[in-house]
Amino acid sequence: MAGSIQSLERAAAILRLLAGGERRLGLSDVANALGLAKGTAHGILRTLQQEGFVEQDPDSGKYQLGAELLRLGQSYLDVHELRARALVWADDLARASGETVYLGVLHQRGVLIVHHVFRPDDTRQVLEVGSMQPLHSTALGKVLTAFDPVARAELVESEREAFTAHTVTDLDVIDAEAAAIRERGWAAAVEETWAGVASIGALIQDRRRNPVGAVALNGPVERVCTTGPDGRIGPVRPDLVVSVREAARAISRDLGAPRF
Amino acid sequence: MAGSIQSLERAAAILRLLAGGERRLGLSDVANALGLAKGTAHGILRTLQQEGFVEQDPDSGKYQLGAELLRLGQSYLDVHELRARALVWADDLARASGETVYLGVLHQRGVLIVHHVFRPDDTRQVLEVGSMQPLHSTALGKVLTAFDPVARAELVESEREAFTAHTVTDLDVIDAEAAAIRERGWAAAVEETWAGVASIGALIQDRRRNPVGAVALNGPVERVCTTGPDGRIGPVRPDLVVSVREAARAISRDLGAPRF
DNA sequence: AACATCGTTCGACAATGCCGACGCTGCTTT
DNA sequence: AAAGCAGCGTCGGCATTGTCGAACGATGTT
Repeated sequence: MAGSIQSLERAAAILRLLAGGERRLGLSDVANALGLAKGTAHGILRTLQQEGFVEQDPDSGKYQLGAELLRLGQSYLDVHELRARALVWADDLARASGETVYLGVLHQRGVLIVHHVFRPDDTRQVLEVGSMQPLHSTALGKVLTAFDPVARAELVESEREAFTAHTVTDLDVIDAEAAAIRERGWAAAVEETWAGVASIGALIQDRRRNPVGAVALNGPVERVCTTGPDGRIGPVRPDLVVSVREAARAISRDLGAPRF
Repeated sequence: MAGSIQSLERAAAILRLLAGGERRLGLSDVANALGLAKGTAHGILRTLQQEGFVEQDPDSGKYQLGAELLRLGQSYLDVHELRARALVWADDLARASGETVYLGVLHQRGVLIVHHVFRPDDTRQVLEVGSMQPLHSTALGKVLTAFDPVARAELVESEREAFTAHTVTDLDVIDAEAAAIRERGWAAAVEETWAGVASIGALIQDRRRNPVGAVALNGPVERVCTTGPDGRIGPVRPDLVVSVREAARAISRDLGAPRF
């Protein structure tokens, strides 16, 4: 694995730093954080600025991400085949279920949301496209870790934060559940990331049956889960599971996956 | 302006090529298009891939944009101050007017949409955030060219396609209208880009009164424009103009612009 | 089966980007 | 006010680093 272009690696590190860090960063901040000489960091930043990947506040001289990234990110979505095929089915799933639908792909140590259909009511919602969700505590993530060895490897490396009392962080428990997920073909996460929210997810495969992403339905536990006679929250509703699995199958078929 | 990092410039060119080109491109396509040796192009692509900026189809070996761009693009939005301040006001404007609202900033030779509020009805709409609109034939673009000298300079360089019979492409006419726009403080574009669609836009300024963006309302001419007694389409509705200008003023004030 | 094409690897050369020290400007301090 | 202090930007020498072109192996085409 020889020969990575140094200046490119550093430029990428700078972009990630700007993306993660607070608001804007000065030249010295950047140089310090990455252990570069100021002159070096400046050269990279100047080029990035010239190309539109970073912008510089005229007053303070501080740097932040540039607009070109937004444009390219949009282009990524335009080209994304999985997303294109899934648009209609995700929409149908949201309409039929009345809940939010996410479409995600594995990216580094998390699930990148590439499509988001709003819950079909009028409440205000924030578009999550482009944001990341954890691997260990969401339906999307669980599906991917269960079926994609790469995802499982990334999960091992990640830190598995406990978001709620229901979050499972123990690797053995996660692996056991992954086996069950492979068996039955779908995953659920009830209040494991956000309190009061449950999600159901299923796998999307391409024409060679490789896992390429997952589709999931998100909603309040009161609607997504069954309630026992004692009023307790039970497992997720079987009819919603069927809907999600059908959507996943339909998208996979659109991608050329064999018909089973 | 000495000292731009060559490999970075080339990497940026490759990304733009992948963003503009059709679907996926092979290594030779990329190398040819940019006049690079195959080995050189490969080195850059390998690094870009390692960093997540491009992905490679395992079968065909062809390259396409990578997911990291989507994530960074999202981060750009998160950091964007103008957008953050404008969210509420844009929402109000859409609700009050019942029409689509765009928020745009100058980027290269066009207007980059950084926020998009759907028309508040249930029809299916495509999110335009991250896409570009022309400078010469939209309300957003006209506002920016009228108030931002940089935008006007970019306009001169751009090619000004005639999208409809109403599109104005002559520079003198555009300049004359720009003067009028500066005078009255708002711009309109009626069927100049899309047939049947009219838009009204106004300028957003920062604390030092620099033009930093524009907000516009988009809708069908039947609703956005007045109709004369003979049923002909007239100028845009004055009440909508007032709403748009008030929204722009409110956002500018949030950014720290003086209160007039 | 021979050919063409494509992505990838490799080694040599020198161009290129890296580094550290030095201006410069704007702001706070004494 | 003068001095000090950060902060960004620039410059030139050095060697590291990226570039180039040719050759390789795999794939699929004629």
